[in-house]
Amino acid sequence: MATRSDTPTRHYDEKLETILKCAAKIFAEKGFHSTSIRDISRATGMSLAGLYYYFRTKEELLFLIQERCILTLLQRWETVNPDEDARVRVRLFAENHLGFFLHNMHEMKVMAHEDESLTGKFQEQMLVLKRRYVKILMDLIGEVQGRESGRVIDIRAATFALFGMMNWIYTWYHPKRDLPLPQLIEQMLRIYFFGLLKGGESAEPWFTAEAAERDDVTFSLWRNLPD
Amino acid sequence: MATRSDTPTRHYDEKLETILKCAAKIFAEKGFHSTSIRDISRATGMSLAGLYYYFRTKEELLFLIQERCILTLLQRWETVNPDEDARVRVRLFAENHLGFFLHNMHEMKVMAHEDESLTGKFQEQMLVLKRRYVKILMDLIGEVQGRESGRVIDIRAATFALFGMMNWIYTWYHPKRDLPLPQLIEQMLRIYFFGLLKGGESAEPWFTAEAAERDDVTFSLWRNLPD
Amino acid sequence: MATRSDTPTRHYDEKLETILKCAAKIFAEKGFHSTSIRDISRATGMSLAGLYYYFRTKEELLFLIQERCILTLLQRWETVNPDEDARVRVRLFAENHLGFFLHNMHEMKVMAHEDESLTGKFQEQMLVLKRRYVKILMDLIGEVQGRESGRVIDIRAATFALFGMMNWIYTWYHPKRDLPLPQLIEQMLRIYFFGLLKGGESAEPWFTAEAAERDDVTFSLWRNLPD
Amino acid sequence: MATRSDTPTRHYDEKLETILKCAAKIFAEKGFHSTSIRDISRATGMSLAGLYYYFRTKEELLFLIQERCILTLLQRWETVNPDEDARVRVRLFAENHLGFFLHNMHEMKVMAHEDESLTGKFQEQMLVLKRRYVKILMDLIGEVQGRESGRVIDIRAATFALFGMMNWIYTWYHPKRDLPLPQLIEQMLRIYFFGLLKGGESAEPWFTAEAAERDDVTFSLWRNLPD
DNA sequence: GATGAATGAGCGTTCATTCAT
DNA sequence: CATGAATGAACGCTCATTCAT
Repeated sequence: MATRSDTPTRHYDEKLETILKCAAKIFAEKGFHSTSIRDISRATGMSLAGLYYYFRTKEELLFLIQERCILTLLQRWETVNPDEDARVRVRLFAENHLGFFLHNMHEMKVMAHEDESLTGKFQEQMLVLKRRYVKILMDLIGEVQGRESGRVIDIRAATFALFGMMNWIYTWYHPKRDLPLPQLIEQMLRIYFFGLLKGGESAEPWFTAEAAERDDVTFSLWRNLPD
Repeated sequence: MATRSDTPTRHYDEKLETILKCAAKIFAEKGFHSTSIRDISRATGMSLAGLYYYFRTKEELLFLIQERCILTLLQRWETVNPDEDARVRVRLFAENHLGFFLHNMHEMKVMAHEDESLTGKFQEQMLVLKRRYVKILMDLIGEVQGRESGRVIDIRAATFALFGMMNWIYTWYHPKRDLPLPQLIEQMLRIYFFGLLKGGESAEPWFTAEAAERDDVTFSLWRNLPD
Repeated sequence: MATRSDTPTRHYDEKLETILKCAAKIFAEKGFHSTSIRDISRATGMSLAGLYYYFRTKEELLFLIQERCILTLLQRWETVNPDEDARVRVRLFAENHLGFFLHNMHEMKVMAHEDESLTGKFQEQMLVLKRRYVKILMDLIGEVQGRESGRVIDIRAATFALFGMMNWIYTWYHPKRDLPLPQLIEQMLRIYFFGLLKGGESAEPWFTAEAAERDDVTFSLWRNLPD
Repeated sequence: MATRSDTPTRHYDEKLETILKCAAKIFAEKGFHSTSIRDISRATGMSLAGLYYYFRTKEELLFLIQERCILTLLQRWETVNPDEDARVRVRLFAENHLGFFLHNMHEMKVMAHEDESLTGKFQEQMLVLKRRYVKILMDLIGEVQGRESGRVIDIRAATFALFGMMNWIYTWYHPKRDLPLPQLIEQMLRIYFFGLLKGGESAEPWFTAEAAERDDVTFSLWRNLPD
C-alpha cells in the first residue's frame, strides 16, 4: 500500500484511462454504433458488467472520450502568447490542432466522425466546447482578414475550409506512406495561407522564422492524450 | 438506353428512385447503423417485407446510394473538355463536385460519412470507383504543380486538402446562413489557389474569365440526382 | 381459406387471445416483475421476438390484460336493471364481481395484485376505468345508506370493506377445499349485509327471493373472459 | 435476554433497525422485485457491500421485515385476557391487527403484498407463523359461531372476509382523507359484526362498553414497530 | 409485387452478490 | 465494520431478414 494521500482514486483513474484509450481505438475502427460494449469488454479484458463501474452508458463513454480531446486542445491553446502576430497565431492554432490530431488519431477521428452520435445533454455540452474552440480560430481569421484586402473572403467559409483540410486527414493519412508530421503541417499551412499556386515559393519571414526554431520536440507533447 | 415509354421495369425504377432518395435522407440524418429498415418502411409508406423486393440487404441499399452518386460524378466529368488549361480543369472539377454536393447534400453526406460502413464486395467496388475519381483530381494537381515552382508541394496532401475543404461542408453549411452556392465555390477555390492572404485580391484572367460566362444555370443540372 | 370478410384479423386476434390468457396465468403465479418475456415465450411456444408483434412492451401486455378485465366487468354491469332495489343492486354488483373473479382468477389476481405495476399513461388509463367501477358501488352503498339508519357508516370505508372482502379471495381460495361459487357469494353477502352475528339467520325476502331464481347457469357466462 | 446496556450487538441492532425500516418503506413503495439493493444503499447512505453485513440475501431482508411484523402481532396478542367473551376477543384481535397495520403501514403492506415473494425455507417459516396467526382468529370466529344460529356461516370464509376487509386497507386508505384510526376500526367491526344494514344502529352493550374504556392511547403502543 | 407474421442473434443495461482490503 | 471494484447471469427489447400467401 503506497502513501495514503495519492492512492484512493489512483487505481480508478488508471483503469478509466485504459478503457478510454481502448474504446477510442475501437470506435475509430468500427464506428460508435457498430461497436458493442462486448467488443470493449473483450478488448480491455474486463467483464461486461465491470465496465459499467466506469461509465453509466455507452454514450457517456463516447462523451468522455470527446470531452477529454477538446479540453486538452483548449487547455493547450491557453499557453500561446496572445501578443503574437495574428497570422502566426493561426499557424500555431493549426500546429496545435494537427499535432494533437496526428498523435491521437483514434480520439480525433472519433471526435470528427462521431460528432452526431451524441444526443441530449451530452450533445449540448460538447456543442458548447466545440463552439468555443471554433470561435478561437474564427476570430483569428477575422483578425487576419481585417488587415488584408477588401474583406472579400467570408470568415465562416474560410474557417471551416481550414478545419475541413485538417479534419479530413483521418480519411486518407497513412504514416508510412505520407509526409511526416512536421512537413504535413507545413504543406497544409502553405496551401491555406498562400494557395496551391504560390505556396511552393512562399518564404515570407513571419512564416518561416518561427517554425525554424521549433522542431519535432514540440509535438512530443502530444504523444499521449493525458499529458 | 431503351425507349423510355413502355419498359416493364418502369414502375420498378420509379419506386426504387423513391426508396433511394428516402433512404439517403434518413441515412444522412441518423446515420447508417442507427437507421433501421423499419425507419425506411415508415418513411416510404411501404411494408417492411415489401422493401426487400428492391434490395437484398440493408448494406446493398447503402451501396446503391453511394454508387449512383459517384457514377453521376464520373459521368458528368466526361463532358469536360480535356484541352482546357489544367488550372481551369481543377476549377471545373471542384465546381462539378461542389455543385453536385450542394444539390444532393443527403447523398453526399452519406457518401462522405458512411464510407466505412460498406464491407466486402461492396466496399471493394466503391473503392475502385472512388480511386478512379480521386485519381482524376490528383493527376490534375500534378499537372498544375509540374508547371509551377520547384515541386515543393506534396501531391497527395494537396489533393486531399482540397477534398477535405469540400467534403467537410456537410458538417457546417446552412443554406440560410451561409453564402449561396456560386459564391461558396468561388471562395473555396480562391483560398485553395491563391491562399487566404492573397485570395482576396486575386483576379487572374484564367480564373475569372471562364467563370463569368457561367451562371447558376450550370448548377441546375444537379438539382436532382437522377437527371 | 374462409370467407374473405372475417379473416384479416382473425388469426391475429386468436393468437393475441392465447398470449393474454397465458401471460395472465404466469403473471398470477410468479408476479409481473418476476415474469420474464422469455417465460411467456416458453409458455406460449412462440419465439421471444415474435411476441413483440402483439404488444410493444411488457407493461403494455399487463395493461391489455387488466383493461380487458375491467372493460368486461363494466360492460356486464350495463345489463343490470337500474330500477331494482338498491340493496338488490349491491347484491347483483357483488355477484357480477365475484362471479367474474372466480371464473377468471388469474386475470383478477393480476388486476388486484399488479395494480401498481403500471406506470405513466397505462396507469392513468386504468385509474380512470377503476374509478368508474368503484364509483358504481360507492353510489349504490350511498343509496342504501341514505335510506337506513342515521348515516353512521362512512361510505368510502363501507365500499372498500366490500371490495376488500371480495378481492382478498385470491390469497386464500382453493376451489377444492372451499365453498363452491354460489355459496361463497351467499356467505360474503350475508356477512356484509347482516353481519357475522345475524348473518346466519337472515332470510329477508328481498335477499332470498331473487337468488332463488338464479342458479349456477348465471355464472357460466363468466367462464371465459371474452364472451 | 441480556442486560440491555452494553452488549456488543447494540450498534448492530440499531443499524439493522434503520435498514429494516428503510427497506420496508421502499419495498412498500416500489415493490420487492422492483427494488434493488442499490436503492436501499442509496436510501440508507450505506455502501452496497456494507449492507451485506446485516443480511445474507435480499430475500432474507424481506423475511426479516415480515417476521418482525408477525412476531410483534403474535406477541401483542398474548397480552389479551382469554377469559373475555369471544365476540370481545374478536374485536380485540381486529383492534390489534388494524392498530398495528395503520401505525406500520409500510411493513404491513410488505407483509400483505409480498406474501409470495418469499421462497424456500423463508416461505415455509413465514407460513408457519401466519398459519398460527390466522388460526387464532379462525378459532375465535368458530367460538362465536358455535354459540349463534345453526352454523350457517362457513368459518374459513368468515375469517378471511375479515382479513380481507382489513388487509385491503393499504390499497385505498389516506390518513388525510379518510376516517381517523379509532373510527375506522369501529366502522369495520360494525359492518363485520352487524352488517351494513344494521351496523348503523347497533349499540349492543358488549360491543360499546369495552371500547369506551379505551382510547387512542392504546394505539400509541404501535407507533413504532420495535417497541 | 406486396405483406403479415415470425425468428435467431445480439444489443445496452441492471441485478444480486462477492471479495480483497 | 465497511467499502471499492468486480462479475455471471439475466433482462427487456430491437434488428435485419425470411417466407407463405
